[in-house]
Amino acid sequence: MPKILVVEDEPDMLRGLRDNLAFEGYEVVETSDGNEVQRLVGSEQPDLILLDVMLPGMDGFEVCRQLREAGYTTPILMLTARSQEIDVVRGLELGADDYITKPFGVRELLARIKAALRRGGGVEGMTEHLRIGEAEVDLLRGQVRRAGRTYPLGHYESEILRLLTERAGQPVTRATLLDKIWGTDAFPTDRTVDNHIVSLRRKIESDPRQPVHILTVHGVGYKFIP
Amino acid sequence: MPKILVVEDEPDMLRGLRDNLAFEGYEVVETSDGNEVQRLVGSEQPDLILLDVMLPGMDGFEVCRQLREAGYTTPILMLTARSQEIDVVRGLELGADDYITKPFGVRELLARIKAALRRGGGVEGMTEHLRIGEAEVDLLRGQVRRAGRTYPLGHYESEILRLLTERAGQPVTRATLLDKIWGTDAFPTDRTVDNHIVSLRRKIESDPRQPVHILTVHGVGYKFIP
DNA sequence: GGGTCATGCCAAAGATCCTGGTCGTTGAAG
DNA sequence: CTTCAACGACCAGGATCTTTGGCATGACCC
Repeated sequence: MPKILVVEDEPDMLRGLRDNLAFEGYEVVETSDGNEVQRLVGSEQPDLILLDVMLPGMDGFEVCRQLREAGYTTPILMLTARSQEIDVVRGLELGADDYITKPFGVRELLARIKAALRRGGGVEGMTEHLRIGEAEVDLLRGQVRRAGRTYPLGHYESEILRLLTERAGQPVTRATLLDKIWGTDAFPTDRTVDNHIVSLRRKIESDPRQPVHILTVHGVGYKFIP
Repeated sequence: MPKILVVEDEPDMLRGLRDNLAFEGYEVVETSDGNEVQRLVGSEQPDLILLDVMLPGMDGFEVCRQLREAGYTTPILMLTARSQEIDVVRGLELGADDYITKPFGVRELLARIKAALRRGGGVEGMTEHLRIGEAEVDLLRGQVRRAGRTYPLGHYESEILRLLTERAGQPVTRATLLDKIWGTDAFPTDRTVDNHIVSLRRKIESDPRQPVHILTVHGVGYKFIP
C-alpha cells in the first residue's frame, strides 16, 4: 500500500489526517517540522507528500522548492488556509502537483490523493528506465538490454518509444509521431516510422514477429502495451 | 507547443479560454459538444483536455468516463460551477486529474494546466535538463539549444557531458572518461575524447575558443564549471 | 627566452543511422 | 471468398557520427 508523508504542525489536524489515511490503508509517516522533510523523503521514500504550507520555521513553499531542486519528483499536495490566487499559483509553480484549500472534505482529499497516486505510479513514460517484457530500456543512454545482448537505440527510436510509452494503451497515429518528433524540421514519410517500429521490435520484443508490447493498430498507427 | 482541447458550451467562456490559452502559446482545439470529444482526442491528440462538466447532452462526467474506459491517459481538468464535495469526488474518481470550480482566476487555471502538463509528459529529471551559460541542454533528447540554434548531441557527446556535470568542479581524466563511458567494449584513443570535447564546446560555449564551462586541466583532463 | 609536451583543430576514412522504395504478407470490408 | 489497402521486411543510398592521425598552437618548466 502506498506510503504517505504528512507534514502538518497542528496536532489535531495531524491526528485527523493520520487516522483517515491509515483507515484507508495507507502507510503514514509524519512530521511537523519542515526541516525534516527532505531527510524523510530520502530515507522513507514516500509515494506522496501531504504538505501543509504554514509551518513554523521553513514553510511549505520553501520545502517544496528544495525538494524539487534536489530532484525529487514525488507528488506533492499542498494543504493550506491560504486560498488567494497568488498563493495557489506560487505553490503550483514551485512544483506542487495540487493545492487544496482548507476547509476541505475528507472525501475530496482522499479522491485527490488517489488521483495523484494514479498518475505518479501508473504512467510508465515518466521514467527513463523501463522494463518492457524481458527488455531493460535505458532511454537516457539510448540502450536496450535483452537476452544477454545490448542494442543501441538511435535518437529517433528513443523518441518514438518514449512517445508511445507516454501514451501507453492508446493508439498513436503515424502523423502524430511525425508531427511530435520530427516537427517542422523534416518531413519524412510514414515508411520511416514503420521502419523504426520494425527496428524497435527487433530490439525489444522477445518474438518480433509476434509483438506483445509494440502493437499495430490497423489503419490507425501503433500502440504500446506495458 | 502543447495542444489543448477545450470542451465548453458557453460562448463567452469558450472565447475567454481560447484567447487566454492561445495568448500563452498553446494550440487550441475546441468543441461545445460532449459527443465530439472522443473523436477529437483520437484525431487531434491533444496534450490536455479542459472539460466543462455541465454540457448539453452528454455531460463532462460521462465524457471523462468514456475517455478513460477507452484507454486515453490524456490529462483531464474539469471545470465547473458545481463545487459540492460529492461532485469533486465523482469527477476525480472517474479519472479527472484536477477539478477546478468556477469562478477561478486565469492565473490559477494556467498554473494548474502547467502542473498537469509537467506531470503528463513534461517532467524530466533535473539531471537531464541543464542550463549551461546561454545553452539549454536536453540530455534525454540529445539536444542543445543556444543562440537560436539547435545542435544535436551524439551518444558519446551526451555521455561525456553527463559525466563531467556529475563531477562538476572536479578534474576528470581522459582515462576515466574512456573507462566509464567506453568501458571494455572499445578502446579509443585520448584523441577521441579531445575531439568530442572540441565538439561539445562548439555547441555549448558562447566562445568555444575561450571556454567558460568546459575547461582543460593541463596535464590532467577536463573539468566542468556550471 | 627556448625546448618539450599537451592539447586544439582539421581532414579523411569507416561505421552507423536514417530514409525511401519495392515486394510480399496480412487485415478488413464488401 | 475476393479485393484492396495497410503494413512488415528487406535493401540500398545518403547523411551523420565516431575515430584516428597529422600539424599547429598553447602551456609549462628550466
